[in-house]
Amino acid sequence: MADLLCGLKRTGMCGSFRMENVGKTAVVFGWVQRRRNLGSLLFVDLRDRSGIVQVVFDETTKKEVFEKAEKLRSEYVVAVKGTVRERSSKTDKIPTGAIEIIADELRILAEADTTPFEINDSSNVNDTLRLKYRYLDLRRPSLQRNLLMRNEITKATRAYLDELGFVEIETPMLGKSTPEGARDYLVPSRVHPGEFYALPQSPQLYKQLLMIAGMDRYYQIARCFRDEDLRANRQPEFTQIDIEMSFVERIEDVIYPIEGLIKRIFLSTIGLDLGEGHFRTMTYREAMENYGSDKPDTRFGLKIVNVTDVFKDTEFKVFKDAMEIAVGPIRGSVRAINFKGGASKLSRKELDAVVEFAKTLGAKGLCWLTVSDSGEIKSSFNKFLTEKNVEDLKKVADLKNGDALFIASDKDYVVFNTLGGVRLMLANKFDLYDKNLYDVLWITEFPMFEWSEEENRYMAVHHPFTAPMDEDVGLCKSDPSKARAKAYDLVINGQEAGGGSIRIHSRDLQKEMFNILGFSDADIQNKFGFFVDAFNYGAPPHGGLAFGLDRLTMLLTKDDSIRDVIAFPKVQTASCLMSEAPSPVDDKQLKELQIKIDK
RNA sequence: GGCCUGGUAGUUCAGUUGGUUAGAACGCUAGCCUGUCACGCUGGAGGUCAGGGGUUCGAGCCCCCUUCGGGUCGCCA
Repeated sequence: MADLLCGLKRTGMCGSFRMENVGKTAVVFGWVQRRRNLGSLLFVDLRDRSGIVQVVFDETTKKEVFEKAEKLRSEYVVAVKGTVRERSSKTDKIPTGAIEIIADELRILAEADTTPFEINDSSNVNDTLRLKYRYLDLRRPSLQRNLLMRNEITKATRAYLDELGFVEIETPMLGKSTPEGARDYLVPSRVHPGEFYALPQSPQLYKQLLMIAGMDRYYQIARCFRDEDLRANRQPEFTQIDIEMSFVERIEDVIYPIEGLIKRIFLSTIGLDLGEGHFRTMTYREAMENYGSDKPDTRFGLKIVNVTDVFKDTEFKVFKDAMEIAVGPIRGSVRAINFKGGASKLSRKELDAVVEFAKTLGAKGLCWLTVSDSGEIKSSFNKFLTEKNVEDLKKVADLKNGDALFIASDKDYVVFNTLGGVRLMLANKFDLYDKNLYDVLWITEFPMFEWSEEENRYMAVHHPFTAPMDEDVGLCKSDPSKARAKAYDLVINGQEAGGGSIRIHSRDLQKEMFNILGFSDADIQNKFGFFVDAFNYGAPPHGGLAFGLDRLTMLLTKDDSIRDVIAFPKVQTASCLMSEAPSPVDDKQLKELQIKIDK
């Protein structure tokens, strides 16, 4: 039978005791991490969120307390009253290692069964078990640290944005389904049988309406939902730091003040000063052409070079075909990355593995060419490789002895995706960058539209409310593929940490945008009627952005699974192993909703 | 939806060419022990080899199906 607290008041968290507390009476609460029974002397490591403190039970001075302590087992919850004293043998393994608490009183507040796995960071337990007993997993110091880190981020965010006059406003969870974009999570309406709410993919429309409502500056730590397949950095529900501000027109009006938020977060969480100046910016085009990605990891080189001209007279059909591609605005090219010194690092088998990897990225193949240290050239397309090609590659791609060149040829976007992926793979495999660096930059000048081969029409790259760059307004109609948007993404270490745009606030331009995207007036009214109507009543120029709180936390904790920064995450099949959600519901519930399951 | 990968004591793993009673470490448990801190020492318990089917004289191991995880492509305006 467990003891009661009986009004016992905690004097400090376990991890807080230091030499200056010696001689003081202490009351601590916590979980038994470990016990070491030496016969008539018993040590207990007591753990709470703050750390561990050693409690000593001495048979010779307090026999009845000692005997009670002998019953303690791992993860029992206890209260200990005693005196802080200096340890006779200190340890620097824990911050409280110079002191201990000699117990006068012990209350066992809860007993505990043997846990399914040991509660410590060194035990490497499989995810299934960890997630089933998530509340035990969360007792581990590393996960506690992550949740506390997350709290520091939101605290810093609220403090910073408050200073800048931003107002935190909640927007609805039950909203209208918008079939554009990600798949919605739907919630059936009981009052309106056959009709559904959608959980928000983001508060985008609401935050723009708040600008029209005159709230001027808004933010929200907003939960978002997307019913798409999961990844290591993607959960079906995730959190955005969502921001919108009025009376902004240039991208600098948004990104400059928001840089301060990122600097504040880095400083208050990991103590890293990102410096005085503005973050680096890189255009989308520059990012794609050099790094093959709109979220380039620029901690290392391995840049992509265009070698189309080198092979303009080639007989190699693979290259020739690529150069002739012209589908809508889509063109083809031949491009390469030069892995300096790679020739000796990559065996024939490894070269083939790179080619296979490229195929998983959508490439039909990947050519390679190596130059040994003595200048001997090998390549996967030897038959077609001329001496002139090699000479040109030396100039264009800086090809030197010892290098390994990977060459992709296809539609531009396939080439970029392939070489961008190969670039990351090589950098990871060969440790080409410092993992302790933080590389922060903005990507700007995204295209407004993207040609969809399946639908044979233009699609919005960002979303249809994004404003075009002032000088490109005309292009939206005349040559949509060349029109650039007032959109920006913040990229940290090759991860998209956040993004946003200046929005369209002119109803005429908005209408034109919908027309380019192929929406009929009826479509617009049906999907976004309430939203476009609002623009008839005085919309201020506005813009904003959103950061992925989970990804931001991952970057700061250096975890590579998003599950490690969310208290109760879901697994790859979007289910929760702990609560077993989702689950079937009673027939009564279905009947109320007038839903029949067709299975 | 596709591809890759994994499931063996409570946990992490080993398990030879398919061949005797499936092992180790940690944990758990009992006893001894006054300065441990991954305490130590001695003993003990603990297995539906994910589930089902097949091949075989014989299956943890080979084959098929199912199931539950992980990674990834598609998808994520």
